[in-house]
Amino acid sequence: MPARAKEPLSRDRVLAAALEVADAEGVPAVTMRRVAEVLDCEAMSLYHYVDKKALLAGLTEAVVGEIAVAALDDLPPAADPADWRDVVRRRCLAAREVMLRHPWAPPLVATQPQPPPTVYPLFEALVATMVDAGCGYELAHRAIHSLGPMLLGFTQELFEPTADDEGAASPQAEAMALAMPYLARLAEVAVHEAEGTIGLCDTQAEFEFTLGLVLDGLEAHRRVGAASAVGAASAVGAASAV
Amino acid sequence: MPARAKEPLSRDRVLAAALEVADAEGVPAVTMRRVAEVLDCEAMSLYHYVDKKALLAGLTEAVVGEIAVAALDDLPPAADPADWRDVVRRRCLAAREVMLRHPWAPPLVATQPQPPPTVYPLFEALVATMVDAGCGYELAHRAIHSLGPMLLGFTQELFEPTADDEGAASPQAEAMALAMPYLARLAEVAVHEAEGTIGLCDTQAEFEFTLGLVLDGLEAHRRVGAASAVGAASAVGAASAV
DNA sequence: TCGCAGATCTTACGTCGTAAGTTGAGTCTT
DNA sequence: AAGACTCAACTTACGACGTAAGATCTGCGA
Repeated sequence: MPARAKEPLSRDRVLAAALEVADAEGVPAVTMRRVAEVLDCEAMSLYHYVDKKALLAGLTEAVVGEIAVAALDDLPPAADPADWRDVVRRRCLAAREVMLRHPWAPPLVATQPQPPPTVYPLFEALVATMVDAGCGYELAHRAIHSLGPMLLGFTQELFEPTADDEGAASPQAEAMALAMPYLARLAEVAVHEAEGTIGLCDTQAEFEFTLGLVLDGLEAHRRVGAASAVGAASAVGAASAV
Repeated sequence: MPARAKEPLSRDRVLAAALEVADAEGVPAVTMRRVAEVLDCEAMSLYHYVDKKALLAGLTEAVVGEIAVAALDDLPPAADPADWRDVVRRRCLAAREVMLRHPWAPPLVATQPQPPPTVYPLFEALVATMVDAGCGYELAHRAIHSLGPMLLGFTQELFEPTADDEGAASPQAEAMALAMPYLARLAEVAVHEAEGTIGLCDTQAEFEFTLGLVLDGLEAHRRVGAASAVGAASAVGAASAV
């Protein structure tokens, strides 16, 4: 996709071109020369707006910004503050959808020294929802830490147990099965369960499950009381164990 | 650190050298030429054992292997199966310690197309612990998905709210504070809380808190019964809301 | 009309991964 | 013991990358 109407460059146009390249060809293809080609100019012309590091930082900024927008739009402002878990859940799922559209993004975000400022509106909204629901700032703070990785896409399919076909058991696969009986059994169960779904693991369901664990745990802490959220961890643990 | 006694090359020696470079100078410094220099040979000599992709994959394999070893060693084999949460918790914390020793590792692991096979022993141990405690394979499976990112280091300090000094408020910082009152208030609380700790956020405590949320949630599911772990999510949520 | 300032292009350098071909030290045959 | 075969290690070379330095172009106020 070379060339387009000759229009003056700008930081935004450069970043848009970079995003285009990343979506089409992956992050490694985002080179100064390749982006310049899309903009129908020379690589060195980009340096008036960004160098390579700033280009990748800007790309991160753009994706995270897209996440923030997606997570904040189209949300009924929560009729009842008590429904805070649903609001937060929907925001996290919206964030995940964006990340699934940009599969190259999570490793990129992970390499950045700082999360881009475009996350702050999202964090602000989450904290607001939780505090208004009576969570207290300490708990909201911890919640941001707990949910951050999920929002920023650090929860991807990092686990495809025995991704090969189950039929033709290679000798090494058999050796592994003998050495790790529990995992072998788990793989069997997973295969049995997976009839109907796409892959071996329904990553969407896993994501929602983990999200539910975290949200329910936070809600339990909220109930114990925001006064001493830090020290209350054991109390909650004891309560849930009854 | 150049040169050492001239000893025949091998895949292991190459990977060890790469690990050395990564620890000392970071992942970007791990180039074929730099690793060759450490081994006192030419870059092209390495290609009999690894190319660049395999080098990074091997590096990942090594770190994750180190995690697995650290998480499996030095653990009393759990006197009571009911203490499964403590066992799993200690394993996760041991994994985290390794990651803290290799801060360059998480982004590297995140870029790999597959997690290396060296994680499997760790997963096996976790599944064994949970199943023996009566969790059922479905729940153990979900647990692996929930805990995986924490074990593989995808929970790092991605959040340093207003990392700058709080005193000299820059104009843009003030503008931000006005636009995002909840975050501003949260930062105040965090600063107040942080007296005594090192940074603004006690990342170790945040990690342990999130880990506790997940483990307590899993335990709640275990109690509901492994029979229909998938459908039981709402039941658990309802229970914790009582 | 001129000249200046900022945007863009040209050229060039050092580093990267690695393809292709060469050297040299064992080892195995006869 | 001598020649042939093997394969780890080396040499050379190429294209792509990020970017420093300086030349050129363009538009606008004087």
